[in-house]
Amino acid sequence: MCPIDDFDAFEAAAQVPLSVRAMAARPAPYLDGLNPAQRQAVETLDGPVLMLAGAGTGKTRALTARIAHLLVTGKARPNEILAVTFTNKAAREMKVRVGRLMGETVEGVPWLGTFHAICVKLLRRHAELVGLKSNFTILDTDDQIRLLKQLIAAANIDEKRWPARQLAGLLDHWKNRAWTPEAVPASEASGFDGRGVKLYAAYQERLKTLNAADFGDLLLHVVTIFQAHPDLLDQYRRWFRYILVDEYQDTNVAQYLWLRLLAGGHKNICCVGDDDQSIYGWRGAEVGNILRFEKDFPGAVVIRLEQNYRSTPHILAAASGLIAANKGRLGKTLWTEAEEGEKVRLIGHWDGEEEARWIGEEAEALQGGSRGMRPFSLDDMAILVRASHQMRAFEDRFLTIGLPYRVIGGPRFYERMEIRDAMAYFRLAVSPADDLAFERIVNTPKRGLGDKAQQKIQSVARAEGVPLVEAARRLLEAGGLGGKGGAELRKLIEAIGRWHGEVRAAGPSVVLDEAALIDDETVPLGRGAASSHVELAERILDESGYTAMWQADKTPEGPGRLENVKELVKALEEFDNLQGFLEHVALIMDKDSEMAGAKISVMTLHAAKGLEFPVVFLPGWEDGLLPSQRAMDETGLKGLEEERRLAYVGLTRAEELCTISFAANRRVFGRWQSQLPSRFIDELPASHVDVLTPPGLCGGGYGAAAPSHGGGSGIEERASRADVYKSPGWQRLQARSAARPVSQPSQARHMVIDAEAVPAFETGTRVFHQKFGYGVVTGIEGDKLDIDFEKAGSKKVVARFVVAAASADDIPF
DNA sequence: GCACTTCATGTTTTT
DNA sequence: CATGAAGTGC
Repeated sequence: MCPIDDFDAFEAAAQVPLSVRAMAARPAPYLDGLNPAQRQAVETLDGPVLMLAGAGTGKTRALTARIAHLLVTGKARPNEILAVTFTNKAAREMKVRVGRLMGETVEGVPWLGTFHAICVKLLRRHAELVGLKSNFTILDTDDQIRLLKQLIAAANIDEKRWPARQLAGLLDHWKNRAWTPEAVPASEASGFDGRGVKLYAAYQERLKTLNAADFGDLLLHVVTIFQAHPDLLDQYRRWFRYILVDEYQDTNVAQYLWLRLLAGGHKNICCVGDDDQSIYGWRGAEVGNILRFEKDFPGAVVIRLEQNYRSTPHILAAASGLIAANKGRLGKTLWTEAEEGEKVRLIGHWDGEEEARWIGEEAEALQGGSRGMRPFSLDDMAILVRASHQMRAFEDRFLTIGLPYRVIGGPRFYERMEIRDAMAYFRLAVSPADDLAFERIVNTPKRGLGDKAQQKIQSVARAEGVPLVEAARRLLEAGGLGGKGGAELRKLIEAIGRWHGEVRAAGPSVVLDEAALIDDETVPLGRGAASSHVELAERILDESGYTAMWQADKTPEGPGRLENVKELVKALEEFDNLQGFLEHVALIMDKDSEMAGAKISVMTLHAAKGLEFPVVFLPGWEDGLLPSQRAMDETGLKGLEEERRLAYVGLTRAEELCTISFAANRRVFGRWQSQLPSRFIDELPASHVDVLTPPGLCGGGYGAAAPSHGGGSGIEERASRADVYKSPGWQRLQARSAARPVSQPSQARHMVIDAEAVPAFETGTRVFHQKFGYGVVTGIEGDKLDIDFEKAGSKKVVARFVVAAASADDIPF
């Protein structure tokens, strides 16, 4: 494991000499090539600093250099620096870059992580102050919903009218504002039939008895602790002498309070952000935090990074023109010295499928260097969508033509049912008192334990105040459950006890010395039993019958699920014990299994923040989709502006080539719906946009109608939506809309990428496809097969994406 | 208790 | 459309 990941290790390094002479003696290499603004941001170490860093202006570089500078000048030891990011991705990136910058010259590493990761660390030490034990479990949304459902039912509330999901959203909203149940203002308490606050209190009580915390609690509890224990806060203020915050525009009230508490003494806080990239308002982020910074920290130095090192002037100008429509910005003027490059391209399509087809072909063409551009690797390309359901059209298309792609932040690995089931077994092995885990798997696989049996266990647990596993044991002892279910339950309970015994034998669980805040901490590792936990995990899944359950499964997903479980076990190898693994998974829900080979990336705009790609496709710029209807309905102008910032984030991800597209028709809820091009398209400065003619539409394209009266005046002319409508291309689309039925057989040609021998198939062969499941070959045409899938219907698929299948149940595990 | 049906419901975005 | 919840028959 990367040493930077190990918080405990650098706490142990607290005694490193204050100044690191080896580095201080050399000229500081990390300052080379910084522009004056960046340099100022690096060298202004003391006091509050606000770094307003536009997209692509090298803020991460400045931030990492600043850390280096703190260390080299001897202002701080590594472990006296607290660097907070918003996402795991950002934290990872920063760790890598700090590591690269500092090399091996410095022992120990800063506290670098997401708000949540750092809060867990703190909360584990002081859990008892909020009524938890230090080994509390972190609930994921699924557990949370199940718990809330129980509470709603217990309160005799109609779950149809007041769904648990809605309550979860409400609690999240409150926790983001750092409101404990008592602190929820009366004006807000009317939500959820007026019983929200009561349920909130009940929920918190329940969490305490379960020894669990949800995501919001991680922050909320720490803030509560700091507020109630000034002495403790004081220790941490002395401990974290320099604080750095990335993506400050995304902080919510709880995070803001947390920061203000910690920075309250020395005020050595440096916040980096860009109000134009604030896209998490729906999650409680307060742009106000960044706008208010100078008030909160009087005398703050404000530094603007405005030189852009990422995009071409056309892309930059298009983005700037778009974002200029937002009101109440702090305002920045990005500029660049880059070569002019291509204009932003705009293209309209008949429907979503055609859009996917076109982008697929374009991606293939760009690899060969089309339009006089340099050749791009698929790794250089990204498709950024507004909502994750848009990704499906691309997946389907790319699977069909065999274009390698990678979905980032899609349906996440750790959220899959089979993974969560397996994790529940592991959780039980680590702590048998984990009731939520127990509930999840008592009857998975089927053990003949239905509602009735489970209710019996529940009532024993409630009556005697013991965890479910213990309650089940007592119930069996009392002979309260007979038959097949009883026998199965006994087997399960015994197995859990056995597994737990092995976990304990393998290594002592985390021992926390509550008194030692800053002192060395023994790093608890089950080293002695290096790989035994992997073996144990395999055995747990075996003995529980969980593996067998999927092996016996006949659905097309069965083998894939087995595969996922296998991967989960493999991921275990990188950890020293089960506990460590569970902790990791609770906080880092994404799994980056980087397979070899170039792939085009598909992700949401939110997931793309902080990333950059030479080639970017921005599909689905349609009213209702990119300015999302829901965002506008819920928060009106505020929502629209956030959508515009989202569009801005998309544009500014592109380095060299950016292509916006929209479709006239799209399937929404399974129904075909005609779409209007996004109003944001109107707002793009026309002189930086190239309107392309869609494939199959000969003659004047959209551009033909776009006016181009000489634009010498300060005001840019716009590629107006009305003009687009008048264009022959659009009218042709309209005409086709009437003439053509919904779907059209694909006529698209594509290059054959793969010349290697493809296993031969004949018609009638039963095959398996990763995504479409099982099917039978009905036709062969070159390297493409017509396959009639059992679940997915008939499709044309490239042969190398398919394997011959004997039968569903002989996939080995 | 379980497997099978129908029915409604909803699609942002994430730690 | 696709998932989940409620209802039905064994």
